[in-house]
Amino acid sequence: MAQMLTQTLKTEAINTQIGGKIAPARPVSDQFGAIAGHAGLVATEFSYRKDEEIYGEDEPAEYVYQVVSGAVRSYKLLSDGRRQIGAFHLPGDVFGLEPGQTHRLAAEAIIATSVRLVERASLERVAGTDVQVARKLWAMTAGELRHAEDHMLLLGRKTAMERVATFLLEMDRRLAVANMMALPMCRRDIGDYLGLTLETVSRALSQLHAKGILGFSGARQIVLRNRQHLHNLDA
Amino acid sequence: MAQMLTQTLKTEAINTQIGGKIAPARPVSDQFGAIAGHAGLVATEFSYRKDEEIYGEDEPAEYVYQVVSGAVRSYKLLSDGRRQIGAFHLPGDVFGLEPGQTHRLAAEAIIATSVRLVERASLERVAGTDVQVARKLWAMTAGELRHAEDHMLLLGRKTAMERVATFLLEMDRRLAVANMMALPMCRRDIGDYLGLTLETVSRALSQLHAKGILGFSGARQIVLRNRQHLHNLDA
DNA sequence: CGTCCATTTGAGGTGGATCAACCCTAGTGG
DNA sequence: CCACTAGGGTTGATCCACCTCAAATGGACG
Repeated sequence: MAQMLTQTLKTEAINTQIGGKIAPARPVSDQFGAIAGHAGLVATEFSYRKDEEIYGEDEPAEYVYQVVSGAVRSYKLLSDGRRQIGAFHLPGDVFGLEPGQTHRLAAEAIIATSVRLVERASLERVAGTDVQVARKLWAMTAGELRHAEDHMLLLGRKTAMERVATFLLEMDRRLAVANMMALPMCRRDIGDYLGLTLETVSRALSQLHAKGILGFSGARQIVLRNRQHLHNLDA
Repeated sequence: MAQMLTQTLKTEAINTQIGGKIAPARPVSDQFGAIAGHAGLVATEFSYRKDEEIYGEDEPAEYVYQVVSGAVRSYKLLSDGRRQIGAFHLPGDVFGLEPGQTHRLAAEAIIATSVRLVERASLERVAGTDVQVARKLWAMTAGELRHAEDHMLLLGRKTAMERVATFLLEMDRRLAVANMMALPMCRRDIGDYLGLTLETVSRALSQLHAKGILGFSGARQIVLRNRQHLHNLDA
């Protein structure tokens, strides 16, 4: 976070800002608003360039983040460079929330991304006096756990085609606008999320394209033409 | 939980019981005690036979459980029967804790198991007035999330041998007594936990045995003779 | 001591990985 | 405005780690 000082930085009392638009592509319950509608909580805006690190694995968890625009990947690495992406964070999503002292995964901007952030310490302070806030933090962590549990099933037991079908339905749900989704991430990111190689992801997408189940307009602009078929593949 | 009425059932005020021994094989911070040292919270003891279901996937989350003795598997199924075990719960562990209305995974006793349980509703009630309890619940869910994140890396990116090595080190840490671990689960359970077949698990164990890295005294009694080697394999 | 299930071991098949071109397109500079 | 380039994406050929199917072995328990 050292380079933060060298970049544009905007700080303001959160309760003058939260409640306004935060630019998600679709209606999203504003999780940050729910936890941050409190005097004394200060939110800061910050931006990252494509592929810039937001925090590293096992780094002290100083801030909690919300994506305003762009996209973020959270991941773990093995010593030889193998990577597992645990989650993609899209506009509206909160990430980096930890009750412990350190981040369990690293986080990087996938594309140019701006975030809102608050100090973990101040959030903890508020949670220490307001049970509603404490409850909300618990619920957010539980939401992440639910996603992780679903993803373990995918990684441990689904075939390549089932994984890709599940991925497409997830992204369709989370970022499709007017029936079209604009994926921010490359094939390698998708592979590292699904426990596959980028070639296998590409082949699965080509197969779905050949069957007319999806349409492309550019490799990252996808229209789902047959969600039911994908749901069936998804097992 | 209907069959509960047909079995031995013992209820008592939790603060007369918690704080005493709960029979974990090793010193464990008593998570249940920390959340339950409150007037009005009632803990019930209950037992399950080998392979008995404790709750099903998507069933209402009526109780929160702590293993007193025995072992439990939490898992998800695909429609065709493929199974992913998300976690094993051993003496001292809390499981079935959900801020939502339903259980995200099913739970079964692996062997004869006894648990202590409290109503989720009463726990929530206490959490609604006591921030310390609320904080503890959050921390427990975050602990499960951490495990799930580590396990995603294993399922998505580790080789069969690395998975088995990681499993052995985890079980050694959690249930070894006098340098020996008595695994409660069969090879199929291990495979469904690691995203492998039971045959692949068996072959990996045989290989480690042949190299002298572990010793057997019966298929489920294992002694680790070279933890460093396992840590290296674990990548 | 026999039965039954868990485990091991073997033989062979295969889904996805790896290695290798090639292609497409967005961005760059002339 | 277009040629050039680089990085991302696709496709093909081959390989191999793990799965599947099958059989033998072992151990726990009546």
